[in-house]
Amino acid sequence: MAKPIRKSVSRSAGRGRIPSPSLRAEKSAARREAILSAALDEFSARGFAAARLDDVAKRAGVAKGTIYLHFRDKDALFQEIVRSMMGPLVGTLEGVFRADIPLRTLATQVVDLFVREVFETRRKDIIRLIMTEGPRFPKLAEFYYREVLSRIFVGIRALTQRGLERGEISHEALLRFPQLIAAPGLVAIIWIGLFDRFEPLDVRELLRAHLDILFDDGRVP
Amino acid sequence: MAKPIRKSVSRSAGRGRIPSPSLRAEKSAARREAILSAALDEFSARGFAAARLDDVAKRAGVAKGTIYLHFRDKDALFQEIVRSMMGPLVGTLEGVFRADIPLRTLATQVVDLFVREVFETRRKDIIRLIMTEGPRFPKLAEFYYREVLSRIFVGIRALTQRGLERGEISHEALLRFPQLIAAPGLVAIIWIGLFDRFEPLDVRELLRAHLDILFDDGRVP
Amino acid sequence: MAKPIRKSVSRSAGRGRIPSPSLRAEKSAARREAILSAALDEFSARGFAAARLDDVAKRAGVAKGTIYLHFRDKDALFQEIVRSMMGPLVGTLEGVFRADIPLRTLATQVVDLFVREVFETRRKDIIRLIMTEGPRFPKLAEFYYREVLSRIFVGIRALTQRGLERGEISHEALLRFPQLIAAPGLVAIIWIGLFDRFEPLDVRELLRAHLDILFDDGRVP
Amino acid sequence: MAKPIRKSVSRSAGRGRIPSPSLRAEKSAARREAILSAALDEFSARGFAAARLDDVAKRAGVAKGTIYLHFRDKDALFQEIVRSMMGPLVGTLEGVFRADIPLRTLATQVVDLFVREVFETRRKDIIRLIMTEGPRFPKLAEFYYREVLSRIFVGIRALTQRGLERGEISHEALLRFPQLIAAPGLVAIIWIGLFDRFEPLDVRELLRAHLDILFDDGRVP
DNA sequence: GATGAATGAGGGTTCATTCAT
DNA sequence: TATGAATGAACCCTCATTCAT
Repeated sequence: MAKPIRKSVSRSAGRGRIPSPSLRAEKSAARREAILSAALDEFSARGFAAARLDDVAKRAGVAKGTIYLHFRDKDALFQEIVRSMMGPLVGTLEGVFRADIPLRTLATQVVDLFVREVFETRRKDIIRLIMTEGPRFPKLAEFYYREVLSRIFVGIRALTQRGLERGEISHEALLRFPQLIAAPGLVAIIWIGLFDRFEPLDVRELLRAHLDILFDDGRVP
Repeated sequence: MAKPIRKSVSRSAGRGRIPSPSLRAEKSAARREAILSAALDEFSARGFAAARLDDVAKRAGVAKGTIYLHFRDKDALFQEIVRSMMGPLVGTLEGVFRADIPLRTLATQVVDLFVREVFETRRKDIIRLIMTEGPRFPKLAEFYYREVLSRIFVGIRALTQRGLERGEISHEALLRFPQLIAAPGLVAIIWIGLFDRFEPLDVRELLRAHLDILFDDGRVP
Repeated sequence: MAKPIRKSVSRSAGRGRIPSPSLRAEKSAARREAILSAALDEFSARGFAAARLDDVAKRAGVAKGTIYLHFRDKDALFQEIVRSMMGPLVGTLEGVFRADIPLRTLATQVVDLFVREVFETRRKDIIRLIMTEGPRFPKLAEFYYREVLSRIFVGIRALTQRGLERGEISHEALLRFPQLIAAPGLVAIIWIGLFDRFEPLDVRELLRAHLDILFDDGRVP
Repeated sequence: MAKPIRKSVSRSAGRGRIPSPSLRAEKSAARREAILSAALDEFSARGFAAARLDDVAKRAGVAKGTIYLHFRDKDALFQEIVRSMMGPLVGTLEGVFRADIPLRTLATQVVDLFVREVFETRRKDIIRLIMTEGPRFPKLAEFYYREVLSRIFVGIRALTQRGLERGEISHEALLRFPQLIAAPGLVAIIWIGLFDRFEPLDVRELLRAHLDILFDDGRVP
């Protein structure tokens, strides 16, 4: 008798509301997130091959076997990190791209968004991991190209086109090489990871300087 | 000195021919080069952690133990690859930087040099490896920063300064962020490795377009 | 006793219907049988060590934990398969042995019984499992010897004795080695499992030929 | 100086003869044999799936990794045991089969050979393993059928044919079912492994009694 | 020096068993 | 009772490193 009572107590935990539809599922989802998060940390710190699932489990506060309840294997875990954390960003970015405001303003907003949502979060680590491990994960590279890069490039090209038409920007080559627009962002990620201790880099300033060049502002007379 | 002598003595003992005293040293140096080359291939293809010294040895045509006659361990081998292959390039680059020709011409030469000496050689793989494995090799990153990057940046800054003074270039920000000049080159290396099969990239054209932007050429009216 | 009552109370609490008091027990027994059956399949297909309780549960349509409500552990489950499926056969066989009919006729009936009740059922898989896994399950081997083999051998020896006395059979050695009588049956089980695809074996014919030899029939003149 | 001397001493170990052509190869072959022998012990004792390569290595006096220098994996090790130990026996047996002596004499020799070369050696364990693990190793079963069984059966059938023609034997069914001739040998192997402690079996006597029946000797009048 | 067999620590993965729900 | 997520010990296999030859 004590048992069922204890159970229902622990379930609805003193609240007058309906018991959580599935405490189990909630905890399971939380574990899954913890594993993803821990794995990102470990993969970032040591690289995919050198990261130990033992450490991932320890960091996530679960047993090693638990990882395999949520992910088929180490590869799948890695790919899922990228999928789950980069996917949402694209939608946000596409939303920003759609705003009908002056290109210069929009570009500055994108820079801020990049700094805030990528640089100051662990997404920068994911991007670094993609650059780092991509060659060994063709499917991951494909996913990233298809779901992230190509969609961002579509947006960039559309904006560039609009900017050219409206006279807000003057370099046609940017239509062919949207990489030129994104390059400093990626290089900043690399720089921070490798050389920041020797020569710190102010990423926001770097990106703004890049905009100045693209928009042909801030020139010496 | 004692070493080679002792060797040749023990080798030619009793025979009438005098082996070239450096024959041993030559063969040894050749082996060393073969190992470095093979290791670069393997590290590039699989990443540092996943590369097997067994494969390196096989590819180099030596026994596994021989690697340890030339390099303390796997780490040292990796670091030596970077050291031995990137060092020479800097001198060449510094030479080009020193030429007193119009900046635009010089920049174009540097682009060509980059394409020829980096992109079309295995140096691009080394640069990729530095980006890829650097975080796990602080000493390597430091070497690369000190011996390669900082020296190149000194040159770039000097040229930028000169260009600004002579009115050949107009963005002062480039003095603070030489990364902006180099960024497309690095991004090209990454792109080729990850996404070229989805969307091929003409690196030379990309870099020239970049120069157009930096020098403010090729604008629509 | 308290247990089922408490259960049915908690289950039908507040409803007007009185559940059959044995409904629970019936379902439980059915589950137990399902688990035994599924386990036999899995053990037969993969061997004891390689069989997974996960698969057993799946095949039985129960959860993994349910297995442990019926069997202490994997070992107990295995032993129970043998106990529950081989026990009944012995009684049947002993009944046949008791029939006072010509030995040749009786032997033919036993062959048919063996083919029908062992070879064409999963009992042949159990016998195979005993041969296969017996060395690792001393208690099982003991059970099988005590409850099955020795009782069958008692019957065989009695029949042999009778046959010798009545002149129906002439090899006294069969008294000392009843194994000689059973051997082809066992070998047939092994053969079917291992070599049937290379050289199919007609088990009934094999056993009948064996009887011909034992009874000294079917000789060339 | 001490080194080379010590080496050559240990190599030719005080003998005046040429040094062993390859001490390395010898030791390697010895290790391989040790591993095969240890693996047979472990597989016999625990079954293939439950045997641990760790234990095999320990028993063989080598490191775990050494096993993998000689065998691709656990499966290959197992298959090699069978191949290397059963192969030679067939040749011997075929030799005996070819002897042109009275069938009864030859059969008795075969029984003795079986007892001596199979029953009193670890070959009986291998045969048990084949029966035990065969279903999970189709290739092994095929090898065994092709290289061992079918060749033995060819011999048995030839002898049976000859025996029938010469009136040494009178059961034609043995041509169709050579299994009937071999059955007691296999059953003996099974019996010893499972039930010998309850009811010891004199294998030689069993097999001789079997011959009496086949040759229709030893009958009560 | 050169070899490559041998080593053994280490890591990914599996799966019997437990236990909170 | 029944469930199935969670556990963690165990095991196969790899590979950097050593060392006798």
